[in-house]
Amino acid sequence: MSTNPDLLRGSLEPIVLEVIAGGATYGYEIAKAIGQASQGKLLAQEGTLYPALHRLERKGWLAADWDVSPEGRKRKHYRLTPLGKKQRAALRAEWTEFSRMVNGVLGMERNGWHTHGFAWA
Amino acid sequence: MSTNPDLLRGSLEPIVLEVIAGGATYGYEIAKAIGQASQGKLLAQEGTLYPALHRLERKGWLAADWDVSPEGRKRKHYRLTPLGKKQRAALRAEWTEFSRMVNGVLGMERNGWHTHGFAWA
DNA sequence: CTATTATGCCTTGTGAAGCTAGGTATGCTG
DNA sequence: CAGCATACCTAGCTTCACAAGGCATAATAG
Repeated sequence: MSTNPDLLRGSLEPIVLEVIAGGATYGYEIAKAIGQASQGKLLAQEGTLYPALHRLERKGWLAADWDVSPEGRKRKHYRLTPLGKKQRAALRAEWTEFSRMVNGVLGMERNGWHTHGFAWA
Repeated sequence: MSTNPDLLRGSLEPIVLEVIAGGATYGYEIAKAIGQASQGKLLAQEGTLYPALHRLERKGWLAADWDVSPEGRKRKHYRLTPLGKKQRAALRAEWTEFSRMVNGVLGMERNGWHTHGFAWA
């Protein structure tokens, strides 16, 4: 069942932007890409992805065109807008800083790893 | 104003457990500890921390006793229960895996860092 | 021919939880 | 006395992942 759903909040959008930047263009493909890249640990639910795509489109970070697959199925292809590209970089940076902070507090970088005696004590 | 609030969802609880394991015992001190350990980037709001502490207490991960500071102010001292200690380890592991996943998707570990040509393409 | 699976899009309702913006009370300091 | 730090708390808002569906077509299996 993947991980704690709450962890995904705040990281889904950078993930989606990144996957689209990486070449995935339509919802179904984006979902698969995320699933594969994370062994199904991040986002399996389409009910999460589609609203997120709409949200990003509404914010002007993504633009979309309808197209038809070779088999004749309708697909909505997304692409990063210029603003979306900026945001992709910004969210990457934000995630990097955030995860470093958390790792710092969780002591992931203290090589000895001791339970007591924090610097802020 | 710190980072995207949504990022904190899912990571606040491991952070709190960790800080308590590190020696902080009561709310005000825990808040300061988190603030200091993260240069104010993680959690400044007491309105976030106190409900979280109550939640963790309700889940049986924390236990609390009221005490009085040397100056005479009431303090509620928290400590990890045995279950809380287990959860601390579990949440640490969960965070580690999750952040690795996200870093993988965001391409933090690909040294070259290229915008196209993902493995899942 | 029919049933199932895969593809591909979508929505509604619910719950959880961080944030804002307060409130209360005491002690120390200017 | 005024102001700040200490120390606890709550109510209401908002956002968003999730569960659980729905709809439609194509390919495959029986």
